[in-house]
Amino acid sequence: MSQFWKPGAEKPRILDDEEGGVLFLSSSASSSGYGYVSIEKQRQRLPVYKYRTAILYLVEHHATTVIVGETGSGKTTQIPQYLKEAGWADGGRTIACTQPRRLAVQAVASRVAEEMEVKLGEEVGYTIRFEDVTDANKTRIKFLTDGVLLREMMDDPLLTKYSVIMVDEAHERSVSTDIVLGLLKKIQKCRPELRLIVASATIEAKAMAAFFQTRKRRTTKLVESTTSEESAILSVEGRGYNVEIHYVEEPVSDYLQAAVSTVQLIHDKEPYGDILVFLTGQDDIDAAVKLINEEAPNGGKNSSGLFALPLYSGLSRAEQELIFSPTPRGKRKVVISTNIAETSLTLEGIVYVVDSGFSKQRFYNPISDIENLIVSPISKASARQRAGRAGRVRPGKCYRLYTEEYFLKEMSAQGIPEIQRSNLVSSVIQLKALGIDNILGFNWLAAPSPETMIRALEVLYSLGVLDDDAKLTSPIGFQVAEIPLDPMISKMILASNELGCSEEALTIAAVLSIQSIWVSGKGIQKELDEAKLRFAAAEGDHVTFLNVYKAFLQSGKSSQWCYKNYINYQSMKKVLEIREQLRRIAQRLGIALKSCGDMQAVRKAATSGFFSNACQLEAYSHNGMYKTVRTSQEVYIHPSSVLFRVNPKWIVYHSIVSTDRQYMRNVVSIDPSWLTEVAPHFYRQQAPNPFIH
DNA sequence: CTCAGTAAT
Repeated sequence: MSQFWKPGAEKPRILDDEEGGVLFLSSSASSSGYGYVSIEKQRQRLPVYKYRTAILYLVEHHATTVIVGETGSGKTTQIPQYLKEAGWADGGRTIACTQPRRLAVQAVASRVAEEMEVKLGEEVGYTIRFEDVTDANKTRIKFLTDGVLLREMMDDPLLTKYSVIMVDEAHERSVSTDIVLGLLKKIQKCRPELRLIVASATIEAKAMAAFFQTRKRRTTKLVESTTSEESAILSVEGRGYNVEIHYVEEPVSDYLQAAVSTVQLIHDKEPYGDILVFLTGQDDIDAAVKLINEEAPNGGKNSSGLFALPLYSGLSRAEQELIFSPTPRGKRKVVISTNIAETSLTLEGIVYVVDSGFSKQRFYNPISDIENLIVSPISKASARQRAGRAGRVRPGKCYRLYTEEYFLKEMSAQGIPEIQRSNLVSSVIQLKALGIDNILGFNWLAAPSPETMIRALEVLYSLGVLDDDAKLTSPIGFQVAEIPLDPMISKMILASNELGCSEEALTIAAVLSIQSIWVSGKGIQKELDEAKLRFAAAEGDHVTFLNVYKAFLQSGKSSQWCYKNYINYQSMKKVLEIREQLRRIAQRLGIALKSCGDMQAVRKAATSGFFSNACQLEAYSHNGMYKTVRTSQEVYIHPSSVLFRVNPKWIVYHSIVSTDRQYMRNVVSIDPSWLTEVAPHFYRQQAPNPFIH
């Protein structure tokens, strides 16, 4: 195979499968090396290398190329380099490659810079939120999160600086990926010279290719022309080891117990190698860890050598480090994890996977406007991804706690894309800001329900972000769109400008944007509650956050101080970062930075953003039952709130978590007269609503 | 009386 594909060179062999024009090349097995190998040799050993010519051919001749590549194929690091070598970055143009996660962007960018022997941030750079390691004049290959690409479109709607955009991990179908793909299809119409590569780990390739097809296929053969508007599909094998799949013979009723006994079975019968167990949430995981460690007490001479560790996002730094420390000789590590280990984290040394077949998934109900976390069956795609985690170091085994028949006949192939399970308020305002007027008619890869879209339009209308024609209002709509936050929080910031408390609003906005500022943990509940009391404000959680933030600054941003006060230091660092970004944006929007110390102004600003989340305590309620003003739903203050058991008469909440009850997280007390004051259109009778007739 | 995972010039 020639090292560089040149126009006019013999084109690669194409096997048309009569369905999608799938291209295969016979693969001669690549041997793994021993000892020192040059970077160039390493690159040539990656499975994707055999397809170099084919990929460049397809990109040259097709507006869109869909590449199906398993993990370990090298597609992410190699394809951008091939494109650059073939001249796609000549004349000051840039090749973009998006990822759903920040960590992946950083990791891939530094790997590619290393391979190209250039300094990161020059020829090869990356951009993620809070970090722009690029040089506008020098960067020719740029890695970025798809969320950042979306933001870039606000300044440059046609993304003119990019010659090729590769959207990686498209099978994950994150909200941003779906929106980016829909917008790129639109951009293609105006920029026929733009090339798209959609890289996906699973079969959804055909649906993806069909989506980008701008013209009906004329024949089953690939049409020869300068550029085909048809999309091409290419398949690249991966480099994982074989994973033997085992199913249970009968359905299990208790997957927690089944997981624990499977772990013990593996430990008794199978050779060394660590185990990864997928369960659904913190509770199950902690219980399973306890069961395993009790049945196999470790440390003594008679220890079985089996020890279990939990893994979920809420873990502290120290607990996370345990997971990654190598397993001592003669021991076997069991990591019990949420689906964080499915994509976001890679553990070394895993040989066995136990898959419960479930994960917690978000579901959004546009009628109640509540997002729920529900334990749901995973898709085949997820099941394969989980199994693949066993084959990274040597051939492995995956034990599925469901029957083969269930896998074959009942499990859905792909699962519901996130965009169809989410509140769309943030997405809709982004599309509006990009000039997409007809949200319902947008070319969605998977259209959300009309109810969800209409609900999002209603919320934006009630916030004064959209006018009667569903167009962004000026200036409020455009300002809210500029701020990278939930529109309700952005509205709070805008309102704080007039109320003279923008400094406070920025702090609250930053804290509301992260999971929690408190440390999490089971055994320390009492201590945590006591620590909270030191900062607790009678007005509610928002004011409590201000107290914490102020004290944190006074401590000199000390991690020791955080430790003593049961505050998560990592979270506080994130708060500082987000607040700094918001401060810059606020200044650009002409918001004066003012602090007034008047908590009534602060609560009023919060009400201006969250008036639609107002709740009233039920009269004579002895158990703290509230009803939402908008829909009269039963809700309760979350036990983590400083207002839990305080139960002021009127409150607004930031969000609801739904378990056996609907719990309001982050609440602040208000005066009900503020509701009609800040949102008269919403709280006066029979407010005209242009979206519902 | 409590919480899957990501992400935003």
